[in-house]
Amino acid sequence: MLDIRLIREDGESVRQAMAARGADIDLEAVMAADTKRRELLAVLEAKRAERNSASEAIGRIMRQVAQAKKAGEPVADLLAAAEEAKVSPARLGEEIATLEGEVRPVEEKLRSLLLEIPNLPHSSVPRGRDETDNQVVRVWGERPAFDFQPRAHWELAEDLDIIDFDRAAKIAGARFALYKGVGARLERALINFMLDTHTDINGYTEVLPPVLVNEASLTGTGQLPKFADDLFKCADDDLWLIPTAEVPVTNIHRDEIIDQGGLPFKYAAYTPCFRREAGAHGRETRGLIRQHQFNKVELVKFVEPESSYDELESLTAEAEGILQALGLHYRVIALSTGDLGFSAAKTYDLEVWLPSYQDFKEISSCSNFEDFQARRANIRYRDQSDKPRFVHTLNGSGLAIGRTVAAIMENCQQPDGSITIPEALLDYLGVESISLKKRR
RNA sequence: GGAGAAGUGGCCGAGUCGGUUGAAGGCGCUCGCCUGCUAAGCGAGUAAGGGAGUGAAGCUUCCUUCGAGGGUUCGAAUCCCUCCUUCUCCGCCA
Repeated sequence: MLDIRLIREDGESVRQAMAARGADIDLEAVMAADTKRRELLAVLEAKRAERNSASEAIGRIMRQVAQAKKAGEPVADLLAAAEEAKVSPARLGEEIATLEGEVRPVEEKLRSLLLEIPNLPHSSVPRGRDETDNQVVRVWGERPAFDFQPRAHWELAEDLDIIDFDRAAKIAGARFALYKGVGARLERALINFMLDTHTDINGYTEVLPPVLVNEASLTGTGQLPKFADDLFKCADDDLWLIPTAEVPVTNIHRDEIIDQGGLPFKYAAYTPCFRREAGAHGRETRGLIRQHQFNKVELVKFVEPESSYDELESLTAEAEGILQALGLHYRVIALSTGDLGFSAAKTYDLEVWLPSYQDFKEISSCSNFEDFQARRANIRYRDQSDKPRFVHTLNGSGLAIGRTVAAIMENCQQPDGSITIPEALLDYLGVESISLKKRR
């Protein structure tokens, strides 16, 4: 959520930011609602002040009545005065109720408008219309050279009998996977490897959060109200399946004021993630790339505003560290203003090389949300002068597990159809290679 | 799921039969005084959000907030209703 005062006082720069995103936002309606709200509030609060002082006057009389009773004095006159004093505040009360009835819809309108406005892109974000304007920041490693025809991970997985897509479809439907044997173990090994790296080496605190969350949490991180169609909902219970651990982990500190000097907080969380993928029919239907359910290790930071862009760089580097340890060729992309997610001020995508696509494919997305989520979720900290300020939140995948499995299988495949496991995983997986012989 | 109890400021905790209680008291914290150091002591201060006044900082003032929402009333932390959460007991379950 943007600060209404920014829109009020510098509407032009907000307008330009929305144009850079290609977002069609009716700022006039926002400002009109804001003005209307303040006008009504001024009148309403004056009436309330008047009524409050009138009520206090009655309170004073009633205390006199109590004293007089105690002293055995007559109270008839005082009670008559109290009755008379009730007339004015009673009338004001009706006017106040009417005004409150007018203010409420205006405030609701203003809030709903504000919730649908995306974040302002940071000045360092490349300007552009869409993903074609994204910029390659750096490239790590090299494409594996195959002296044979490399195969797609879904073919390898079937031959090696480590992922069963057909039976997953029987159990749940399209876009689900049934990992099996050493395939399931590889998934688990990657989760453990990533969590251990981020906690033991990078200093994150591991958390294991709920994967069902309420509406307030999803509003806090920005998925609601606008992107309800992307989520699975448990309609009978007002609970939603998380699309990413970002949601429960960022909401750990919702409605909190963090003590002075308490920041930064760094959390690493493994969770399954659930996405409806509405509108993605026919795209990437084979293999592990686009699933309704997938595993992910997520990194989330709560930091002071002054350091958030340094923290974005280190967060990105920590996600990259996983790819480097696994020896996977990847590149870092700076998303353009037109491709930026709703809540993000700046995003780096990490894209891993996938031979079956003959292209790079997103495997991690690292974003600084500045105070956009903090304002929605009301997450504050006390700065050096002890004043509450909104924190900056960041998160990034570190990494998406399913896509990492796909990348390892495809990039590390051998002519005989076996997979050579990256050294970093040996202690976690216990085997150097996944081959047909290992099956059964 | 059933029965009972409770939800107050950073924390603990008091709020009488509704009336200067935005809220006693304590702890914590901040500043000052005192003090070889530390500790103790003394004094003052210490919620958040919103509106208006000022260009900002600061300050002044008004409004809102005692789990959430609604109701009664001139007036509610205090009374009534609904919901949420926590605790205890029972049931059930991994």
